[in-house]
Amino acid sequence: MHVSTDADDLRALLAGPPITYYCGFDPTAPSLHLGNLVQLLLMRRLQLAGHRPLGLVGGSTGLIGDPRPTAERTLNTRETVAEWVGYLQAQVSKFLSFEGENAARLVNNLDWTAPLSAIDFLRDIGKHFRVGTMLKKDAVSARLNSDEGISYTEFSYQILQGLDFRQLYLDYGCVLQTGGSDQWGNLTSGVDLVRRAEGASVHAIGTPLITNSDGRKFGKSEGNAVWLDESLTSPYAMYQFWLNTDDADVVDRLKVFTFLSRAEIEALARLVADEPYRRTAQRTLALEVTTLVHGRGPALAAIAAADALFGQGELAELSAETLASAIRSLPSIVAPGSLTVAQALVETELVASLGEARRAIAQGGVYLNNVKVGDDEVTVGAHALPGGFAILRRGKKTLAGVTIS
RNA sequence: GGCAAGUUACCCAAGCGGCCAAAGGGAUCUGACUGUAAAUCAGACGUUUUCAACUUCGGGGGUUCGAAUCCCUCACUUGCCA
Repeated sequence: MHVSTDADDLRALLAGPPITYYCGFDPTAPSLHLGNLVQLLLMRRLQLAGHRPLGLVGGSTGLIGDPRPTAERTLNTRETVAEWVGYLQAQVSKFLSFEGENAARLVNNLDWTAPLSAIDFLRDIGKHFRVGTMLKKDAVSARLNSDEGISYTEFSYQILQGLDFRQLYLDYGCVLQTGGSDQWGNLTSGVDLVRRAEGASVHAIGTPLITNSDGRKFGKSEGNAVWLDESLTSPYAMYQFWLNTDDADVVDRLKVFTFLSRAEIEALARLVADEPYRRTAQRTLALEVTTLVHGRGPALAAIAAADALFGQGELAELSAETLASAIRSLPSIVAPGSLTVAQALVETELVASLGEARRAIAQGGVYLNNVKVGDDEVTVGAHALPGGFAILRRGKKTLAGVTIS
């Protein structure tokens, strides 16, 4: 937690009696992803500290789209956005408690934005915004300086988000907004609006962007986002993602993504230094985060599956039951035994095309039941495992299951 | 509204009539080495059953034996002028 509007003021506020705070999530996809997890956990930490969370899902801001530095967004239909709002609300709810003194509350900015007429918007809200200030926001100026430009729609985004803060201030006495530092311009837009329109001083916390030590983007596995929805990213995949965390990053991740105590994290940090090959820190991290997102049961199942599938042992020696449960945590298909490995790779989406499947096999990167596949004529039924299963592997750690019909 | 420049594969970016499925870089994938790590080295990277064929260079139309490359037109973007 780095940036803030008035650090001392805020510190005093957080140490005092419970305050109400909010954090918003825009429905730009059917699920939140790991990047959002930072925010969800921050909300949870603040709630644990006794403060009252407002979880906002942006039914209206999602229709507009906040300006990305690179390119204009494609608008989604109202129906799609409304559907996604539902999904995100469910996800946000999982991280908050709706019981007790400081019970959380879900809000949707469409509720107060939709009834607003263009005239009211321009007269009541627009007057508080200076174009010069708006132009200086990083998100906007980056786009203005690019050859992409920016539409009026996205330019206006910051006003809508500012409007949210004011509304929540008025309705719930909300005095703090949290968000990623890439949202800083939008956060301050709300702080400014509340000061101008209501003469009140409210705060914003921006969390630093999570980056990998090698400069690659955090939260992407094989170039794809790691989603919180288990149908988009399985608990198994989630566990694997964290297990593969760099030594250089793992301690930092533990601090941000787990609720372990300082002492526990320091102990793990020593283990990284002393016996990195055990990857105790990575295992702990993977278990902790997978549990936070999916719950204890699925997290343990992911570990069991990994042990079964990754172990040096013979897959054929595993029981049909173990295999069945391991396969449940993998992307899998049901197919006849006569299906070739190459086709199976395509159907399980381990590769994008048949050509790519052949290439992978030719490169020696494909395994059927832990045995390297020599040519693309091999069928998945060739060496079926107990229970009529087959495990496909691409490279070292991308797996899929086949149930032979 | 006028003038100019631009729109190339996941991203950036060359190419300006045949030698272009299209240079280069990044991202990604695979192999070797390892700890299911990093770094490094090697290979792959439009689709399909191959050295063979097919579909691509903003959309549509045209010139040509032949076009990503020339012409027309539409759309979008940027800059300057109004």
